[in-house]
Amino acid sequence: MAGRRSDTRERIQQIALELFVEQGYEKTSLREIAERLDVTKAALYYHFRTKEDIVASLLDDLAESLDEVLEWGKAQEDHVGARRELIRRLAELVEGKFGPIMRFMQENQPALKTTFHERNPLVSRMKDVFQLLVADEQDPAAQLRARLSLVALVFGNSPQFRDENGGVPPEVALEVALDLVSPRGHRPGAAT
Amino acid sequence: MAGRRSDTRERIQQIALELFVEQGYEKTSLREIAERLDVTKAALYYHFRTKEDIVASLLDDLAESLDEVLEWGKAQEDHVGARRELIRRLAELVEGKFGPIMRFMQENQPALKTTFHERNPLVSRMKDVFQLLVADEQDPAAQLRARLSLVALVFGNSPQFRDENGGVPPEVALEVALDLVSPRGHRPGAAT
DNA sequence: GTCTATAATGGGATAGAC
DNA sequence: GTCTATCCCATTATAGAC
Repeated sequence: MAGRRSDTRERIQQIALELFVEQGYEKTSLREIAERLDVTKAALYYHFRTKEDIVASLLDDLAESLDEVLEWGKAQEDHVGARRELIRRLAELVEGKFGPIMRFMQENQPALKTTFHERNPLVSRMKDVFQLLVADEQDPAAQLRARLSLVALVFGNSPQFRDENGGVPPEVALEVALDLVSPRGHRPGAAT
Repeated sequence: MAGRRSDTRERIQQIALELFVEQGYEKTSLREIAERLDVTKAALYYHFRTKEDIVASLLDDLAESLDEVLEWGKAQEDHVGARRELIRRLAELVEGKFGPIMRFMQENQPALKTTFHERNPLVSRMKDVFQLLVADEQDPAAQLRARLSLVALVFGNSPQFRDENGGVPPEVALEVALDLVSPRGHRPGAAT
């Protein structure tokens, strides 16, 4: 119970992110966020200097948690088991509180590239993640599979996708992601 | 040389799409598009009734080409070779003139879901594509892999990705995509 | 087919009271 | 910490001349 300070700040982050994921960053106005929170626009500006700062704060939170995973990953020897465990830890992040922001990142690439590129703490970290996920850094196919494994995890945690065609539960996404980072032709639990 | 009518219309589509992909749909203004074409905003309104109509026209073009591929696909027996050939034909679309619009779709999901959902001719067609790409419709993992195979193709055709970390050439993307729709544990040309 | 000019709206952001 | 009121600006879109 140490630092339970600004509860409102977190409510803003949560609702804003919800709307950003649903409608996109640019299409979501501060007026709309304020309405959903039943406060005024000016109140938002007390907690965040700009609209961009809201997203920036969310990216920072993710970066922090990602650092923990990366710290673990970099301490491991480079072998299949480590990569698979890394995927599992990333899956935990995606299935936990960071699902929405990761989905936001995946579906708002243009906004990230333009508005947030200069202050996005995730670009270097994602690079590191992909590095750890590939066995042979010289194999471009492996690089692509590493990227796709993360896409798979996010797809598995998108409620909208689950309802639509091709929707899959998180366990299946994890299975597919694990397969993508496993050596070709050598997949442990491949059923059917 | 049959119908070479409005050249300007196509120039608008091309430049607009270029900017939409780079910066996102909402962040790109008609003023900016007009400036790049060295015409005025009003000129754009002669060719397209609204900003949305520009995107809609691009989606229609893709839908048309996709129908040709779907027509072929639906006429095939359902076997591995057909699925792989389907991927190759989709890869041709992505590597050809439809790369940008497919990338736009992948990176602007919120805009598509909100602004264009009611008039998006691609949703039903994508469903059909994924249907054709899975052998066992009851296998959710296969469904996900089918989706990922298209993501792979688009990643392989994103110049920006190619420069960055994890960037891959189209041939590699095709290879990975083919692998994703091939039966597990039975991959023809898996090297290394 | 393209222009100038302008309407109409909504956005992010600030000032200052409470 | 939240409010009211307002500023300033960019945007989409239209009217009407050329």
